Amino acid sequence: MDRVDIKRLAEKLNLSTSTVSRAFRGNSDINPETKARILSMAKEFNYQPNHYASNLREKKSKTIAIIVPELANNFFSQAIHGIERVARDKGYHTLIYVTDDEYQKEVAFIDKLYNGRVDGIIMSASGEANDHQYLNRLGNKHIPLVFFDRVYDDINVPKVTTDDYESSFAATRHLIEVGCKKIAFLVVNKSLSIGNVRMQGYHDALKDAGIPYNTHLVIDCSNDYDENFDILSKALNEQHPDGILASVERLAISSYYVCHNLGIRIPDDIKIVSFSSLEIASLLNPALSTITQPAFDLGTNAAELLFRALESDAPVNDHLVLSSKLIPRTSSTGVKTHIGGKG
Amino acid sequence: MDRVDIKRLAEKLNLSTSTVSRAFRGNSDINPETKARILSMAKEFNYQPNHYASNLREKKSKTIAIIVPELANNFFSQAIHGIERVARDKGYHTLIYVTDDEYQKEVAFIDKLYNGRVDGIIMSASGEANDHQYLNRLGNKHIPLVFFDRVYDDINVPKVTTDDYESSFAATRHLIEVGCKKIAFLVVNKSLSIGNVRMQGYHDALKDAGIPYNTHLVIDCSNDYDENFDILSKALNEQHPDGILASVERLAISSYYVCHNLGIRIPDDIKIVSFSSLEIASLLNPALSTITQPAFDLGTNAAELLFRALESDAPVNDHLVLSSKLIPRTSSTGVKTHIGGKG
DNA sequence: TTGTATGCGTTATCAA
DNA sequence: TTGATAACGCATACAA
Repeated sequence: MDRVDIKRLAEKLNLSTSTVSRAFRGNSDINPETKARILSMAKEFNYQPNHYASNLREKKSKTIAIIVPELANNFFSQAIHGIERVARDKGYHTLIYVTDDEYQKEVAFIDKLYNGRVDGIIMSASGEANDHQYLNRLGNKHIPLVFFDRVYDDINVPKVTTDDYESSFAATRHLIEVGCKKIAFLVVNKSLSIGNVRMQGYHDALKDAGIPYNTHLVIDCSNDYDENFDILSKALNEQHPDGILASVERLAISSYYVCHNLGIRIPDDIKIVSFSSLEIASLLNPALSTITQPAFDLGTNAAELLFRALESDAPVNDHLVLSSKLIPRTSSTGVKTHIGGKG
Repeated sequence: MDRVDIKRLAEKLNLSTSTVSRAFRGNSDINPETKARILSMAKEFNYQPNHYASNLREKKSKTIAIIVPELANNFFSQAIHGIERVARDKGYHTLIYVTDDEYQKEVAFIDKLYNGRVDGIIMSASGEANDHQYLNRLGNKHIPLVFFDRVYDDINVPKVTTDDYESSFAATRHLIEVGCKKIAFLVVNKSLSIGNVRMQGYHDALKDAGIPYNTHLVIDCSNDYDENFDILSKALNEQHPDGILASVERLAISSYYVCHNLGIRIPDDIKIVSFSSLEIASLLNPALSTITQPAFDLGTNAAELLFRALESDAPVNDHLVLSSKLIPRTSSTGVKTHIGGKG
């Protein structure tokens, strides 16, 4: 009752191991009757082929890895959900690795995955946007890699992103249209792919509207809530912006806390728009205007690209760009939208 | 440059494969110099021992599985984060499986894991609270299992939960203290472990206060947002409760939407308290009173129990109970709390 | 300290 | 249609 393997089954059935093995593989020729006998016995003893032995033999792990900067984050948990859904449908297992936004951990994870541990990798990058030739070694090992959202531009692999530049441009223009003259841009790291592109959209929208670009209004934040609270308090006190474009959700949250704390009224004194996957943005006080990325779809698309690469010999190198949605709410419009519908 | 294995390294170094193998294992005797030579050559060729071959040989996968009902949920993503953190520190890999709250998927995942795919499993259950003897087969295979939050009472394995009964009791009493006379209890499935226990706390607190228990005030909801919107709209219209205790976060969110939609004012017309891991509960409109579970800690504790079981021969059977925190906010107190601090 | 030989559980090739 | 055998890459018992 302890360990059941193909050998034990074979003994019990007076068959060879090869015949038993055949019962579990779709293709090979085998007498339907003996196959049935084997399967029923397998069921009785709750036999499952040893995954590691199969992998070693077949050099396929039926496993993919997801590497993300963080987990407790609406965007990533939705994206992972999408990936997991596709992987499961394909009969694949999903390993998950969290870098805590530390580039070295990303490198360490990748290094460990060189050994055939996984058939493919889906990653949202933690490092800056350049110089990652080490990743090309994955290609040498024939382990496909797909990026989503946060990408390395110098790596030539399939990518799924959103129209960050356009969204950022549109959000900035929206803030200008509702009367903002001094719009701050909150960013975690300008060298990151998304930080960079989103800032460009902000920059160009200002230029387009004839508003001078002021570097003091680009606020460099961190990933730490406490630090951001201080950074933003200082920035709001010194610069007195009348609009905020937050390049990631967490910075909008911090802005809310800081404004509540300093008695700055949203949207009367300052209007806020943020990139955010928060499903309950409309329930915030005030309802937060968002640029909402299709996180789940990003995940499913990334997974599908990976499986295309896995299933075909031809190299897949698509760069898919999905559209985000700008949803103006009270925090920028001042209009108390009726929260109708079902959420 | 393609495939590097222990044999290739051995050839290049004029050594035997066993010597090369030894260089990567901590214990075995080996000349420090040759070890250094091997390691440097390994680094140059970017060699990583084949995980599947090692596993097959050692019958240890250095991998654990997490099975959860859903992913895009603050509670579970925080808990998973905790588990992943501990696993990574121990040098373990983490597989993730999402059941979408479907019991059959849970069974299917477990079945697949019988084959030695993982060394241990951490699970939050999707099924009802009884009759899961099939899980005991895992024990026969010496694959330890640890439950967190949603448990099966009839399975004798380590568990980590929160003080749900006490929290529910305290939250109900809180609602009574702020003047509620007709408190509705929102639950997804009374047969689930947590639904059951939380309802008991609610029930007993009413009894304790001399308020008659009314089955019409126990609202059976689903996992679907649209359905819940209809169920709750109907319930609020027919029963006119003046208080709500939501047993899971999602039901509080739906309640907010329904109240906004029906023009029911929170907290003037109805007061709300909810089990919730939402970090920005204080930014909602109105700020939501919560029973906040230590989700991350639940994860780390569950992982630590699993590793204890993995590392010792003695069976581990602890049931750890962590404390949740009742945080009254505007939605139940009516007091517009100053959102100070840093969030 | 190093090398030889064997087996982990599976599947593929070949022969029967 | 079935069986014997070798090999996947690694780690250990044992011999040298």
